[in-house]
Amino acid sequence: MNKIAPELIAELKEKKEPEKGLPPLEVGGALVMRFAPNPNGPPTLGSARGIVVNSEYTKKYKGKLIIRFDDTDPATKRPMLEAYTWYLEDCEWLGAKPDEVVIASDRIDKYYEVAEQLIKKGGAYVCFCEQETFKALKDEKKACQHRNEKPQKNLEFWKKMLAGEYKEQEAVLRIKTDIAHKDPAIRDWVAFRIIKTPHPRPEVGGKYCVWPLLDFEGAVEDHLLGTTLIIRGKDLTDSETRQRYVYKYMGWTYPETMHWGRVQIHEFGKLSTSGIKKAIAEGQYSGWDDPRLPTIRAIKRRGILPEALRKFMLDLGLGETDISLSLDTLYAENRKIIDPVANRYFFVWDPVELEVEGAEPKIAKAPLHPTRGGIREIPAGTTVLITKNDADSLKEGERLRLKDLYNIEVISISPLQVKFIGTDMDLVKKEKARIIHWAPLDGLKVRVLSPDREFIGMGEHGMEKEVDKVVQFERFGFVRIDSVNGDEIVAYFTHK
RNA sequence: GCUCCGAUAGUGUAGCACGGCCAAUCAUGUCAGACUCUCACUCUGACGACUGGGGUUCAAAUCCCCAUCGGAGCACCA
Repeated sequence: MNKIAPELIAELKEKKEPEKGLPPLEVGGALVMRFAPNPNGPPTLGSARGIVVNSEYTKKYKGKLIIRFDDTDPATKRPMLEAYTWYLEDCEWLGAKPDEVVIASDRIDKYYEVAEQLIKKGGAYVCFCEQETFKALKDEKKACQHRNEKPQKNLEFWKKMLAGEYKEQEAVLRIKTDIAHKDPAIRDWVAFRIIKTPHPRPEVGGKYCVWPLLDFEGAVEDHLLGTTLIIRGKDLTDSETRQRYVYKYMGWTYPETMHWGRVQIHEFGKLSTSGIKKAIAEGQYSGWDDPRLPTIRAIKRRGILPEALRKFMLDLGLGETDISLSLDTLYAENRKIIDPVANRYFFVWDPVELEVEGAEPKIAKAPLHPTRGGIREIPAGTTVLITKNDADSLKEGERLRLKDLYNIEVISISPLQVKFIGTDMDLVKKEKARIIHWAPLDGLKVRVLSPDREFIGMGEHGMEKEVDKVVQFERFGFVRIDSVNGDEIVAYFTHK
């Protein structure tokens, strides 16, 4: 068979193992994609999906990846200056360095030009209706009095808008669509509104008082940037219908589009950027990289590797269904990468002193890693520390082993008394004795920050050399050594 | 109210464009066991799904209709 029709075999194999993750794309010419966040906070796990998927496609099809900051709302969703840098940092960390960076607030004049052309073509008009008035008319498929104004007149109004002659709320520029469109979401939408709050970027500041809305800014940018494929959340599906009016007036070609559903993560629930911002200000979180937050910065700090996060996001595919997922899969992905390389250490949380009768001081020799080799030496006195959990579970007469050290027998529970009974591994092999871990009395103070709680305890020496690395605290879980302050180690819990 | 969209195991996904090879893929999870001086890793096994009802057809997860459930938009937010 192999000789007669090797291509059939190849085809069979291909069918057996379909490409995981993203569906293949039919790319005609060059592929240009963009990721377009509003930098009003740092990138989150949700942003990561956009960054990863866009970058994966542009990598795969040798396309161009653009990051475009849609920062055209200086008031309601006001951009944060630091966030521009954070996005670029996090993109790079995720292996998605953009080929081009565009900031919308730098390009307002370009949007004005298009607006002017649209007005001249009769595709846009200045509307002075109050919001409620317009909505009432719109719901009845009725045009307002401003809709039929001559382009010449509209141009005049527009210039006045730009000159700052109107107050906020007084006038907007609307795109003329179909006032009787069966979908009310499409009828004559707002393209520009007046905002007198200065933009946070010093380069822009109070330069403009007329700002485009996302649908307009995005429409113009996607044309200017030559975007060929847009992938975005399904909350923006209607944007396409709206934006197509602009494209039609201008004679442009609309990009291909794909949409995905909303992602909710069990561990984080519903957290909005503005909600988090408030909570940080109130001191509920230590900052944007607090381990309880779903930001990329926090995930990074906790020791999740970018490869794991990429794989996790890619495996979600591109469904339009809303998904609700747990981070377990991400952790499993990360563990696969980390387990073979992470060194092992003892860390005793909620420590309890254990004096071992009849023991001699000894230097324990434990493997740095169960299969990779390497030895760590831990000097143990006659008193060691064990975790309260283990201490509480001891039974009178129980014989057990302190890992990599020696065997003990419990004489009494209260007061807790144990005695040395040898070093023979047979105790474990034959009696199936429990093995518990321990820490030396003169170890390092360790604080572990996890999303649920903070662990304080003692760890063995050596881990202070692992700053910024992920290690495993045996019988505890993986942890990223974050910093060393004097004799105290701060670690972030990664996962079990 | 109007308009769109979606529905495969606990979770996420493959299969659906071109119906049969699907008593349905892979991953994660849970449980059990093996290995192991960690409750980690690895290995083995088990568990577990086509939302419901009609229709078309020799044949439906796949095509059509209805119902149900879920989501999104109808902002001078992104």
